Amino acid sequence: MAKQSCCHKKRLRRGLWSPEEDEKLMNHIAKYGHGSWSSVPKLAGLERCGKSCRLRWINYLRPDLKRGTFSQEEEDLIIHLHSMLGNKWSQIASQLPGRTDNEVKNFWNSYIKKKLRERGIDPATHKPLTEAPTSPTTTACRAVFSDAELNPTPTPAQVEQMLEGLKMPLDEDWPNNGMSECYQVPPGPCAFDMGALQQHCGGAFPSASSSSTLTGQQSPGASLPWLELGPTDGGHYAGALGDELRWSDYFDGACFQATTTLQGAQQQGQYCAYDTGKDDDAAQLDVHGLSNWC
DNA sequence: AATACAATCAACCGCATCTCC
DNA sequence: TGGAGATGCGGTTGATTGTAT
Repeated sequence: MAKQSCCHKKRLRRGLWSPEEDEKLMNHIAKYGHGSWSSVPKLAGLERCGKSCRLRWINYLRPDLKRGTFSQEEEDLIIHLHSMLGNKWSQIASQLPGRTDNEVKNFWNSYIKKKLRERGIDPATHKPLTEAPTSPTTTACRAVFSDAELNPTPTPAQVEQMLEGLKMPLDEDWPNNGMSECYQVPPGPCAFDMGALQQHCGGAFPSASSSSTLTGQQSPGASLPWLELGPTDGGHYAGALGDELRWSDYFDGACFQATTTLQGAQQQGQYCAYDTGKDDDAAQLDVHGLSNWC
């Protein structure tokens, strides 16, 4: 007999969530946070397993979700990141504020894969379909970045030094979500040698000046590719957004109001937690987000 | 208008890893 | 140190919706 899931074992409800269930889960998390997911169903009065509640929250109920169609920038970034990370959907999604791994994965499988094939590119290797794969990492990168961009540069120690130079404490009133420090990346040309960082991270990191053959886009002031998705200018941007924030960050202030009432549309309010309204020209990067690359 | 097919996406499954005792 | 439970992740499924015939 086949092994059955936790929901089956406990004879719990499965399938689509009703609006009543959503409301129960929302209300519970708004009041108490999720704490231990395994205890959420019982405390919230739901006949679901904790896993199901967690998934529903992460993929659908979280107020910071962007939803709606993916922008061209997001699409380019997904392709870019996939060429380096492969099917690491959670890592890819962590660089796309308001997007879930499930959403990114679905988008990839239903749309991008097909689009790349139409362009004669193998979505798995990011190489032309006619070429046979060799070394996975190297070939994947070479299909997207030039040889020059993949050239090795400084030692890890030198890279650490560069990153150290960019480190800055977070402002007191900055909603840091547990972070104590950020890297400051000034606008304009890249503030540090991305080639070095690439080397530090195992050679698969794109240089700041790299332009994917698929994207060909770099916005001024965006020293890292995912900065393109942050606030337009002068804003604060914390990578790895989904993992860093907790429910209290949303429910404790006006941000929650903005994101829930305007959910579904792309609007400025979704970034309110990361935009202090200051006129800083520098973007702030989550240290943990950077370390994900290494 | 009815049907078939394709596309999309929410949800589930099972495995790997983490955490706690 | 090992086991159990919790959590996270990627792959897959299946219901729903959209489009073509």
